[in-house]
Amino acid sequence: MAKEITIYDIANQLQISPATVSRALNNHPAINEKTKVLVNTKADELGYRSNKFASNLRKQSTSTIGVIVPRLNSYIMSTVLAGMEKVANEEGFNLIISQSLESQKKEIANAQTMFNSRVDGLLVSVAFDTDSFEHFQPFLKKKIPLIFFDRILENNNCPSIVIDNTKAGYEATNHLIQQGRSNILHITGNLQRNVYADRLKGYQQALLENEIPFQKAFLWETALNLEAGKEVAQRIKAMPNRPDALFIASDLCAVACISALKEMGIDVPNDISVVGFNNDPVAQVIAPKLTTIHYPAKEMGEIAVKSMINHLKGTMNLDKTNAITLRSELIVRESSRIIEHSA
Amino acid sequence: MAKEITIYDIANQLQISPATVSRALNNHPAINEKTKVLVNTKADELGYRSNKFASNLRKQSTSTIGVIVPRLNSYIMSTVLAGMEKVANEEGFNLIISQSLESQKKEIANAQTMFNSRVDGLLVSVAFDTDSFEHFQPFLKKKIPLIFFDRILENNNCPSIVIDNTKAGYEATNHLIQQGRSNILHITGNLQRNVYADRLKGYQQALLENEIPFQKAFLWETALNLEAGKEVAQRIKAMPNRPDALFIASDLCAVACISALKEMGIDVPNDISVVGFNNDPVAQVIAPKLTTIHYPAKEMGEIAVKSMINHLKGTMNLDKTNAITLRSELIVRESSRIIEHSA
DNA sequence: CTGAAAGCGCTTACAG
DNA sequence: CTGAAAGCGCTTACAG
Repeated sequence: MAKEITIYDIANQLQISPATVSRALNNHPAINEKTKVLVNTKADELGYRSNKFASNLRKQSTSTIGVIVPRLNSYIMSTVLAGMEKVANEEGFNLIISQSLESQKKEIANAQTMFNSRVDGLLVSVAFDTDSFEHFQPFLKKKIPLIFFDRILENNNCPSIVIDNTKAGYEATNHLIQQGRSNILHITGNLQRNVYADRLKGYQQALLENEIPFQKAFLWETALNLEAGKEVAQRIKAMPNRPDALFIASDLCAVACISALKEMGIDVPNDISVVGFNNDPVAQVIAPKLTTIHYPAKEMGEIAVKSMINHLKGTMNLDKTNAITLRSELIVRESSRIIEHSA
Repeated sequence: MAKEITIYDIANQLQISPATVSRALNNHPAINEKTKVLVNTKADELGYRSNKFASNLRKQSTSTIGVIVPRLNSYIMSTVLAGMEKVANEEGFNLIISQSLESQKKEIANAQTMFNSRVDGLLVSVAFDTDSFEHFQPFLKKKIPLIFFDRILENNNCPSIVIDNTKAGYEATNHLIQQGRSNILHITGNLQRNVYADRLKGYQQALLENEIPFQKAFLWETALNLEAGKEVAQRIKAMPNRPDALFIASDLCAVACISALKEMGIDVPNDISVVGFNNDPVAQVIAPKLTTIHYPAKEMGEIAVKSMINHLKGTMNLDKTNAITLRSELIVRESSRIIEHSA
């Protein structure tokens, strides 16, 4: 078991050349079917496993796709990655995953590592504070395909895979207005990022259409995490004129906020209605259940990897593709359904 | 930019041999410091990047660690992976991650892929239904180190990284008993898995010490997910003699169960107290806040990779290590604090 | 401290 | 349909 079997061992035993063995193993069209069967049988018999390093070295490609995400341990990102892994695994590609921890500095280091690891392609969702495309230039120069997903960087000719955040933001806000709300506070993340900027656009558009003036004081930029949710509740409590609704761009933050509001004796949805974002499982297990936007995270991961592999294989050229937009959906639950008081 | 720089280019420009360049780049002790500086400066100047495939092919090692988890998108696993990625990244190792989706069959295929990718080491948390060690034998035969974490397979001489699940189960149950509970239902996962079997042991031990008889009817094996939590609530509602407490081996399941119980008009903690497991962020944002066991997921990931790398580098030999046990902790919150009714 | 040379295991242009 | 040969870019035992 100690010695590794190579194509030379197979060639020797079969009295054919290593070249033929290599071709047979790779299902080359010019090779006789009988030879292929012979070679594959012998390979199995000897316990042969292809040496990817020799093959990569020779072919100058790696069958590896790099992925950089802000963090691994968020509902959205771990679900996107689950989708990515599924497709990559099926297609015989490996994934190298790294996280920027929301810091451009670490993202730059990660991009560097991916470059040195010679990934065949790179999938990126950028950090909160990324404001430069510089660290991705080496990939373009080497014609290594680069696809952005979810949090994208614009104006760089790279395809992106996203949902229509503007539409989703519009639907969330419009829903609240339809429920009779007009003082709608919008809690969001770093507005440099498309996902948050676009949701804000949708929010503003819905206000405009309903002739509700947009107030800067009703737009709060936060870290959008659990702690931020609690702080938001504190700040709301201290307001002389409280909002009657919240549109929060992340479920976990929304849920933390609702929990804190309830502790303060503020009723959701009757005093304040809330709409979140993502359709995190947590949205279904709190009371009241959270109205939210369903985010197709798993599908996004699957499509990102599938597109990358098709592009690498030449099945589908991405050079002219600007964006692939997936469908999101408003899911109405109790947190925004105002109960009419009769009698 | 098209052509890749190699050590030969550096050697030519500096009029030294490629062997010296290679040694200088790898900081070989026998090389003159001045030469090292010269080589490194030139390498930077030319934009040299080492070719890992050539290097791996030659060295017969990969600086890659394989990870197989049941699923990527659970709080615990994505947090473990975040810890793993952090350390691997710092140490210059790559991670290849794949998920078994709780199926032994897929786990076998993944192990195969890892083997063919020639990972230097493998970290595994097994699927619900894994009942064989067969698919890991090839690694042992090739002396590729294998470490289990969280969900481990026993009796195979591989080191494991775990928490003391028995102790945690004991503490959770004992806490409920201290609160005056005695009809404690235990909701768990597949008992073939150490994590669930051990928590059950702890549960039984606490009952025994407090002279409460263990009843098989009070032990429910479920998928431990959100849906299972809802079903558990339904089943409890239908019971003629309801339990006065639940010890549920996963927070997400516990939270879904509490949510459903509340909808049925059953009060938590007064009618039924609940203790979960993991300290998922969701535990803090529901009402009542969930008492749970804090699981050191990030630390587990960090230690797993760190141990693997130290072993590979020869800094620390794992052959004699049986298990590394991390500290877990009971966190008491409202879901198990019974409010005394005065007057 | 440095160099010459072999070899890691594959793939593929060229030839037949 | 098959083979001989070169070469991908590195590392290291051996020699000096």
